[in-house]
Amino acid sequence: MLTLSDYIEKYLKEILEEAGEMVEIRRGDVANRFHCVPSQINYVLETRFTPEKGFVIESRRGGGGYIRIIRLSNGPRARLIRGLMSHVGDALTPKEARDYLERLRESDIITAREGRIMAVALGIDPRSTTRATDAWRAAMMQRMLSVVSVLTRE
Amino acid sequence: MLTLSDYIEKYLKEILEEAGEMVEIRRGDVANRFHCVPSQINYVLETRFTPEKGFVIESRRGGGGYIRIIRLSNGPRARLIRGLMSHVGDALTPKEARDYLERLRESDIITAREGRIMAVALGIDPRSTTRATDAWRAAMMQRMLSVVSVLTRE
DNA sequence: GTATAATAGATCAGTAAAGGTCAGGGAACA
DNA sequence: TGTTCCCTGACCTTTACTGATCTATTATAC
Repeated sequence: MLTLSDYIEKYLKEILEEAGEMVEIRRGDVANRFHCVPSQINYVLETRFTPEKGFVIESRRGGGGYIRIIRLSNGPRARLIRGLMSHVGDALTPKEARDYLERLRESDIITAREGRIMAVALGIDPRSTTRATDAWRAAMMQRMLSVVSVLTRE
Repeated sequence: MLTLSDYIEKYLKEILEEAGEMVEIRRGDVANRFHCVPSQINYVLETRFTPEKGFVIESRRGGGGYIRIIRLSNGPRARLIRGLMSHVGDALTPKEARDYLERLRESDIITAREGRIMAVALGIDPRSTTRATDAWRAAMMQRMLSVVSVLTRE
């Protein structure tokens, strides 16, 4: 027995397939098509289009707003990022963070420059005034990996 | 999903590009061309042609009035970075941060990828759920600019 | 020369048009 | 009988757009 969420998921995957690696939708339109409240679209996106399942969501509010569904590549690099993401958890020590960056660099997923910038952001650069907790660092790493995953083909 | 404001922005950038570093427009004419109220032109100028993005607006009212859009020249990259750093001060709003990133990108000081990563770090990406304050954002931007400055040669 | 009419841009509050969040109700299932 | 998944709706934030009204500048009438 398929639920409404299943049908919405199917529909979104179909139009994504047609469009290629990215598709833009209007939340209200999709909600209308399936005669449900708009927030159900968020539910479907949150539960079925996660990075672990190979998707990333970006969006904008306001007039002309949109929701963008991006299919992540399934190449070795993209898979490595996803592996790291699922491994971060909710705490990340400075040493762990450094190791992650080194791994990303050696796999040619990020450049040396990008690594330096990320190090600052994670509070593991001498420049950084150390107010960063391990929990905060984990969240920051998670978000940066998410954006990097979108930028990584292969 | 482009809005009318996006089209007006594009148009203004085109005629600015054609004209060089400065272009003069009549607000009423542009409003007419896009079939909108004149104040929408102000909206576009305020949101898309800010000093942080490297533009200055001058205008005169009354008969023969005009609006002048001036693109600020960057000079050497190192100088632009120093300039931005001194302007950041100890508070940086999300909008200012976005505008700075755009200027850095337009000036080829950072790549689009680096811009996306920095946006996450600054908490101005929808991905960022944590509540970043303007003071915190300013400090983060200072540190990242400092790193970028080291990595940038002419 | 001064008053006033005409012209053009500035301002700002208000409205519309998106998407986000979160607590909670109900259904299915272990 | 609890847990997990589905779904809703009230309320919030962000961005775009409009219109009434104000201010500055120039042209013209006397």
